[in-house]
Amino acid sequence: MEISAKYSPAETEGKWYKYWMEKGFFHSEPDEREPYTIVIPPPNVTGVLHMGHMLNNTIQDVLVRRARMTGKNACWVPGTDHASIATEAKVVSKLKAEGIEKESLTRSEFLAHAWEWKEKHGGIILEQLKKLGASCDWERTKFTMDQPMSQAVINTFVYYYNKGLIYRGIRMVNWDPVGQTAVSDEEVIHRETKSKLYYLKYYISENGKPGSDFVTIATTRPETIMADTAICIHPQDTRFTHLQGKKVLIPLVNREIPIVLDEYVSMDFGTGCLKVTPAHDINDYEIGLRHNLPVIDILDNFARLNDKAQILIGEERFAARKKIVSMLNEQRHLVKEEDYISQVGYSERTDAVIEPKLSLQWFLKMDKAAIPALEVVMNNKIKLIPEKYKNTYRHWMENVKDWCISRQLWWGQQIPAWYLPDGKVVVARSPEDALEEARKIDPNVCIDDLKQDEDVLDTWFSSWLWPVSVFDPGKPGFPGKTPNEELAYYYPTNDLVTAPEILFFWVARMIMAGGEFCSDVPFRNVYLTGIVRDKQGRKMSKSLGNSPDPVKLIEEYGADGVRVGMLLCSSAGNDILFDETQVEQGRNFANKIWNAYRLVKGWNIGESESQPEHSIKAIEWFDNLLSESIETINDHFAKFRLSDALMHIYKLFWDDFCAWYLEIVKPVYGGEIDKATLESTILFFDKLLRLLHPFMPFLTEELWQNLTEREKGESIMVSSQPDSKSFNGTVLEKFALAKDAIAGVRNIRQSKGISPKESLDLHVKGNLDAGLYTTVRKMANIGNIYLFSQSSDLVSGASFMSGTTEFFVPLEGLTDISEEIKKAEAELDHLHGFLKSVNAKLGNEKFVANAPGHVVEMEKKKQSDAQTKISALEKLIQDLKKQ
RNA sequence: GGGAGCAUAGCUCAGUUGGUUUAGAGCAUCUGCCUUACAAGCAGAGGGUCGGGGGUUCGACUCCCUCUGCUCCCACCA
Repeated sequence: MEISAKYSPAETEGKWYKYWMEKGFFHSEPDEREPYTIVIPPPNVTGVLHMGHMLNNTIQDVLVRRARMTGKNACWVPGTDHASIATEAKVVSKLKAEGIEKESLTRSEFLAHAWEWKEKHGGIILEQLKKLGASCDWERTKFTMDQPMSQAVINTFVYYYNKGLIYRGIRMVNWDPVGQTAVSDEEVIHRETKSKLYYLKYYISENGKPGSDFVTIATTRPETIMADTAICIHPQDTRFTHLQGKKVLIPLVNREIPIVLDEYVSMDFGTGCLKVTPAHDINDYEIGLRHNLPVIDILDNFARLNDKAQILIGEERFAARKKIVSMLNEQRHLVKEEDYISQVGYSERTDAVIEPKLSLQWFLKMDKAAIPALEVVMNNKIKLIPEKYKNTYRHWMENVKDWCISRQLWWGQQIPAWYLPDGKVVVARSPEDALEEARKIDPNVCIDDLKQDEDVLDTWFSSWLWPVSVFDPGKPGFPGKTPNEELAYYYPTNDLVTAPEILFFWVARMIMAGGEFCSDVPFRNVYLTGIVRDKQGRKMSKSLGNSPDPVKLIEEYGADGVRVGMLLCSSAGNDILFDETQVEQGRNFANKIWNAYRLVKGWNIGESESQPEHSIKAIEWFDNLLSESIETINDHFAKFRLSDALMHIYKLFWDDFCAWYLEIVKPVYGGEIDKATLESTILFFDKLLRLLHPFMPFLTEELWQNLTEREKGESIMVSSQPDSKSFNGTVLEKFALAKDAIAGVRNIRQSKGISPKESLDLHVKGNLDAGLYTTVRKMANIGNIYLFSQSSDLVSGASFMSGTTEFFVPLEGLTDISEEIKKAEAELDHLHGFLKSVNAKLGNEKFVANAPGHVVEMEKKKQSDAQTKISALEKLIQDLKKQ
């Protein structure tokens, strides 16, 4: 059978994914085995796969596949997040493109459009994950707005409300006057913006009339002076002591406002006088709270001045700014203006300048919940990987603020609060329950009198329940309730793989909800991936256009190649600088494995062939090496060092298995292989494929299926990880020396321009295992191997050393003796330097007295080895010089 | 402004409670090879004194201080 010289992933990937699905290998049901559970960080339902997802989900799949192969009942729960802001924005802009304004629709009409959109675009990302090979239990796919999941959110709200932890309060939100919505802090982009700092005169009031004295304030927003409710100075500022207790008049409108004292003011910025505008600046709002100042909001939702401004009513804020500056100038209130650069917030979606706006929002108290959630991380009940994030986590948890859980949107779980005609509020799980509650307040009220709160809940308010509600949506909100079988079995989950930037938004809150409703942590380990950046270190983003399309990458390089490429360069918590050459490396590796398979499959057994000594030795060596490697790999996995584990297997396969093992046991062209060697080789190959499977699921399945006869329905993904046996270090050391001998001869060939086809002899003085002679002969094309005791016995040739073993290759007439001498002298120099440093240590009494015994022993061994080598080299140089 | 982290070969990174040869890997580079598994390959080689300075120690890439540069988080001074 002819096998192609290149591996073509496209032909195999779809086939095996279908096979795995058909056999139900991804599906998990509770049973007597130990569970291994991961819940996916749910991507936005209408999102598409980006490089961050690729990395994140590759890591999860590696962990899940490995767990499945170590006897665990592995369950990876997939799903999507309704992502209220992002999804609603997409639906709004889609409708706009069709000429439909959101404002013209009722809530239910809009939601119908949104669901339609979700049905059409939702889940694309999950299909893309399948291309990557993700072994999710698709039968368990969840969506945060599935009815039971949504009910869990409502139940949770009611639970916390009844506990007195949810309240309504005024808060400054980021208002997007173009998008007509509040946006979260994460959706505000701060950019340095050129503006002006205006210095304005406020006259001191004398019985409501401007006096002769005045204060000068500096502001970037003169159009908001009509909303001023105080002037603020620092209590220790002696320049203004005489003004304490006085009042000033706002220019143009002549409203009288007090001068208040607050340490918030910096004495050395601007003029040291600050105008306080509580409605339009968060800091001013807080000053206002401290001094009981009124709040005057002079802007409408489109950021136009309203009638409270008294002047310039109806003008848009920036137009108003221009006009008011000239008005102030005319009336001689403008002292001067300066160019000024400040950080201004812009809406990520509309690029409008964000307007801080006061509004009534729902909050969840966080201080109490934060305490146990901090503790479980600090005491390692939940481990953060890498550990450095513990600091960041603690910092946030110790300064936790109440959580604003309401959003002025329609797409999401509507807040289950109903208002009575008199404004009183009831909170309940359903309209019926709400009516019942309402009647306790007012027996005459009927359902039509109740008006439900317009806002929806923050998306994180549903995702924080995710590890609980995917198994038992009836549990959140009911801490005392017995968990269902699924939750009891799968919770706590094992590992969570996510990005550090949502450590607080999501991870911390899951820990709180899990603790509250299940009295246990939601997961044991949190593996934090880095951000995928481009070669220049820039974050990958649509607007920069520097993000490759993951699906195209998979088509071009194969899913296995992409997985390997991403993983090779990604240690936990470090950003990864993505470069397509890494994916190329992954593809090349897949091809290497493919070709190793081609080689082995091409071998025919010669029944009469006896097993050559070099094959016996190679098998013994590789068997020991494999055991040692498995131990190393297990250790890497135990510490979540996935890229180290992969790199170890990479080298084990490419260097040790292909370049050494296969080359040694390979029969001469046209020859046949003995049965024992072929069987061992196939067994090694099988083990290597199983080690590789979590990283390269498709290729390993393809080869594993064909390596030997398999039972129908078998699969590498439900086989097992190879076990390590105890290994013999001496075998490995002896082989290492033989490898050095071979490399030494090859080096001589290269530097002297001797063809590999020309047979050479080798003289050895030292410990080269006689059992490995045939190996050296075959691999270095050596005719005879001789032992020698005196280098003076040898004439023209080249020499090298490995450890304390000396090697000599006779080369008649080919050698430039002076060059040999030069080489030996350079090495001698190096050894002298080395010996000097060792001697210095051993000559230091304090070292000998204080260093542990084994360290001193080691140094002594180094010393004697170096001395042996030096004398050998000196002898060699002497002999060479005689010629 | 506050806090955290990082700085090791051209690039991306290891270096596991300071002590196995005066630092390792992969990629890239250079040299020689189309050798019948693989040029997406084979064989060989070169390359860093661990950001600068100081300190602790018998011993520092590893611990402490300091300077420089970069990154992130938080607050963003009217």
